[in-house]
Amino acid sequence: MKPRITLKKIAKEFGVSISTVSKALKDSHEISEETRGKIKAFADYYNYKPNSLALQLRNQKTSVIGVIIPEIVHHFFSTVINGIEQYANEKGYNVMVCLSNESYEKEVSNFTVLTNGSVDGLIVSIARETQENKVYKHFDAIISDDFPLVLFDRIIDELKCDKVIIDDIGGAHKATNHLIEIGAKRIALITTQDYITVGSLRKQGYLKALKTSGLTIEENLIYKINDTQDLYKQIEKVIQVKNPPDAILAVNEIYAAIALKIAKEKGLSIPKDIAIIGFTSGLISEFTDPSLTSVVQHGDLMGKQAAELLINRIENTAPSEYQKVVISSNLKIRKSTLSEN
Amino acid sequence: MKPRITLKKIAKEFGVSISTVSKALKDSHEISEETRGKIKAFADYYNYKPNSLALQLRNQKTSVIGVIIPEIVHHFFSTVINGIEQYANEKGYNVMVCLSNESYEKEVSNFTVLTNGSVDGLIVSIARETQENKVYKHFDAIISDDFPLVLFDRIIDELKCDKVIIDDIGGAHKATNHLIEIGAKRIALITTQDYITVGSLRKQGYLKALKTSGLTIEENLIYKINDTQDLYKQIEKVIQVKNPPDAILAVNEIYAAIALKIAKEKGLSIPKDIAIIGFTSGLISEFTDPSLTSVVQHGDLMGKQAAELLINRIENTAPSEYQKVVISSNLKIRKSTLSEN
DNA sequence: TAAAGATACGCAAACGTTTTCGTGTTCATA
DNA sequence: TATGAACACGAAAACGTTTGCGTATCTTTA
Repeated sequence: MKPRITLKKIAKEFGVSISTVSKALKDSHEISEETRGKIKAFADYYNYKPNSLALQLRNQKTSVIGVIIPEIVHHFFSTVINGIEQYANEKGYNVMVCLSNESYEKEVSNFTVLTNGSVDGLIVSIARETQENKVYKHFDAIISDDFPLVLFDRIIDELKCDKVIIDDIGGAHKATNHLIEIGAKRIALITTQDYITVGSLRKQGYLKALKTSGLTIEENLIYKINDTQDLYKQIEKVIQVKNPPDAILAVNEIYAAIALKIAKEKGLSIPKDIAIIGFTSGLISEFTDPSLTSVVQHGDLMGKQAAELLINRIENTAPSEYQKVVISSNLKIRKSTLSEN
Repeated sequence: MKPRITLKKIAKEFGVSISTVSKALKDSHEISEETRGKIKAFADYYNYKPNSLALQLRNQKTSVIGVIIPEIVHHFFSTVINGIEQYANEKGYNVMVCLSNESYEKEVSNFTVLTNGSVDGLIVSIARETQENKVYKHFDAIISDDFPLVLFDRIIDELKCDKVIIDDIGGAHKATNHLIEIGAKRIALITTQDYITVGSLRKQGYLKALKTSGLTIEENLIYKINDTQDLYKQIEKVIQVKNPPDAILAVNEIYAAIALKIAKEKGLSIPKDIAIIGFTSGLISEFTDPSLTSVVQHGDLMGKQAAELLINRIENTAPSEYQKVVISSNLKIRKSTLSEN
């Protein structure tokens, strides 16, 4: 790569000082019209642009936001990034994305790389492994330094920082109520392991709805899926029992789509024999047959909110108390819960 | 945010020079054991880490790769980013993602921001608008400066730089042949506008297969979709004709899924009445009913390749001629082309 | 005891910028 | 003709780091 042109080189070319060049390019009245003209023409011709590293160092500001997420090949996370990027861009920030791949170690290494001056703040959704082992010490340093930080979706309640979450309890509550309204009596829940916060929150919403409706809670209707094992086999057990449930609430789109597929294979009619709802912001629900009713998650909005909180924190326009923003979710009713009469 | 600790502050604390501190922290034998110990303990206690901006400026290297893509909420692009990130990380690079949102203007602004010293190289897939208007002048400056650049998927043939593409012709060819083998005679093609390179390449593969099989090419079986208008209405026209095709090749997953949905609504049986194949690397194809046969695109691999080419270019380990890597695609046969006898 | 060598550190340049403050020249005014 | 302002530019510090080279002090050796 050819070396880029610098103020120093331009200065040398005209036998003037670096400051003269700098001022000339900024149209300073301190520099004579003549000198200004020459310098600007030359700089223009050689396509001069200030080196942003030098500027960042001088201004002690990078205008870059770091984002650490568990994975990117996941519709929800990519909508969040989209939201972050849109808002950040409006405010003149760029986005640096790092993946933890659900690994604690990688998350920590991302932390160290990003907090060494290359970004002005951090937006994080925590890796599964980190949540499982509950080791949060990599947060200590940056929190005690008041480094701008926003957690989203998978958060840690104890940490002192801004947070954005989906109204998981409310979403699951609405979904479960909807199932009850269309006549379901025995609603199975397909959820994650307990340490995934969103899974356990959605379970709370589910339980709450059952209680207020006076339905009995059957522990054996709650299935905790292990994401590292075969999903089909695990979900098959929900349906292939002597007394199958008459409705299913799944905490994500994939679980729901698999359940639907299996139910159809077993000859069940949906929603007549069994109604199904998933959580999602993905595309699958639209194209299954029947299409899947689902709790819509508004990842874009979540990203926007997270970026807004962060930038306010960076620019010191935030209130001193940390905020917890809850993004409400709504039910998109499709055919998997819609009787055709 | 609290100000970070620097060499200067440590130096002041012990009344030594900055260089002494720097050397001590690097375990230089030039510094006495005693001084080294004190300084390292202090630095450790205050969690000193070298400011990466300063290092980047000094070393004239950021170890950051810039990526500009049309959108991120798109399974294909997110797999590519995933591939880029994995490989880049292994090699000690970080990834900065920018979105053009299919807009020429935003693409240009991303260019200017990223080529000002904040990244060592650029991986780009071109915005729709840019392809439509064929204005490539924002590439001129960086190409004549030999700035490391890799184009992928949506490329520009004339530009002198490394490129990675899917074997679009071959993929479409294989898919079309497969349709012919299962007995299709009148194969419709649902493709994009001509200026989208991947669309026109896939069309070439389609035409080639028809020719070599001796089937007649019917221009009115080729439908060019406009992405900014209602997809359903446009695709409906493919099926709702007096003499519908007996097979459909769609150049992406969404088109295929919509075609499938419409065909079912019209009472057609798939694949008996009409067989369907899509291009994809998404999740939808798996969960439609019947599941969709599709050309698998290996976005991860594409990203890895792009990152590899770029990093070789950055580190000057690449051959001087520019390379064009073709990622071969393969057919994943599912039920939309599988007669059940 | 003088010369040579080892030890332990500091200086300063370099990366590329911005900006405050100074300074030499020119011109007009009293 | 001396004084002051206006004009046009330069010096230097600052951001934080690394590193080659210089140097003062101490120790060893002949």
